[in-house]
Amino acid sequence: MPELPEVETVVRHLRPQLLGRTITGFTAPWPKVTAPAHPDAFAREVVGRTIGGVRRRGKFILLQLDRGHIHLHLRMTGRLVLASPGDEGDQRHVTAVVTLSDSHRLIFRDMRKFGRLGYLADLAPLEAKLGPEPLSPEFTAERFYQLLQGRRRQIKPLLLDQGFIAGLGNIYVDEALFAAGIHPRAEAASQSAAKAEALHRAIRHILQRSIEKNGTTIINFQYGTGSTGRFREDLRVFRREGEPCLVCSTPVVKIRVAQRGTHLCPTCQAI
DNA sequence: CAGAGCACCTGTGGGC
DNA sequence: TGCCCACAGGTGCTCT
Repeated sequence: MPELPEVETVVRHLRPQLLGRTITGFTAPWPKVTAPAHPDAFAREVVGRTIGGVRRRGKFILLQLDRGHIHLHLRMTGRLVLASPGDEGDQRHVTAVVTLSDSHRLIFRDMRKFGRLGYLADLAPLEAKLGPEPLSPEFTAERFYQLLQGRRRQIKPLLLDQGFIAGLGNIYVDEALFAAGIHPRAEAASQSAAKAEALHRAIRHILQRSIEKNGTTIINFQYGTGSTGRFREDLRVFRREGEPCLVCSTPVVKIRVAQRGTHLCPTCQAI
C-alpha cells in the first residue's frame, strides 16, 4: 500500500498523538509481526519506554524511544490507528497492539500480514540498507545523475530499489517516469544529464504534491480513522490503462517490468 | 551485477 | 450464481 507520501501522511497524523506517551504493554495477535524477533523479546525492549520522536525514513516509520527505536513497515496493506480507551473500532486483521499511557492503544491492522515492526538499539543497520531521501536537500540533480552512472539496470527496478533511493514504490515510479518522458525499461546509465534532471525534478515534485494531498488512495490506504488520500486525482498513468494520455491522447498501456504492473504512454515514453 | 521466479498473505474483480 | 485465476501502494531470498 504505502509509499513515501502515504507513510509521511501517517507519521504526521500520529506524531502529535504519540509524542510523550509511554509504552505500557505489547501484544501480537499475529506473532510473526515482530519477525525475526519473538514478540516477547520485542516487548521486553520497549515496554516502559517513552516515545520522544516520530519520523519517517524511506517507507519506515520510526518511533524514537528514550533508549533505542521502534521501526515499523506497513508493506502492502498495513494501517496504524490510535484508539482511545473504550474505542473498539474495526477488529479485523489486527496483528499488533501497543498499549500506551492513558490506556490509548496503537493498533496495527494488516490484511495481508506482510507488515513488520521491530526494535533497534542503533539505527545504523537500517541506514546501511537505505539510499538517500528524495526530498532531502542533499538529494540534488547532480547527485542523482552521478548515482545513475555505471548502473546498467533498467531504470524502473533501480528506482524501486530502496538501497538506491528510499521511499519510491510502484505508483510514484510510474508517475515520475511518465513526467520525465522515460521508458521504464530504459537503461539507467544511458540517461542524459537533462533526462536525469527531469526525472529528479519529477520525483521531488510528485512526492511533494502527493504529501500535500495526504497520499494516494487506490484500494485501501487510510490514515487516522478512515481518511483517504487525494493524490489519486492527480495520477496521469497509474491505473489508467486504455485511457488517453493527457499529453498526446495515445492510449496508456500496461506492461510488466520487473514483475510489477507498469503503466506508460508509448508515445511520450518511447524506449 | 542484473533479472527471473517464487515466497510471504488475504481479498477482490473479471472471465467463463 | 459460483468457481478459478490473476492481480494488488512491498520486500527478500535463491538461482541462472
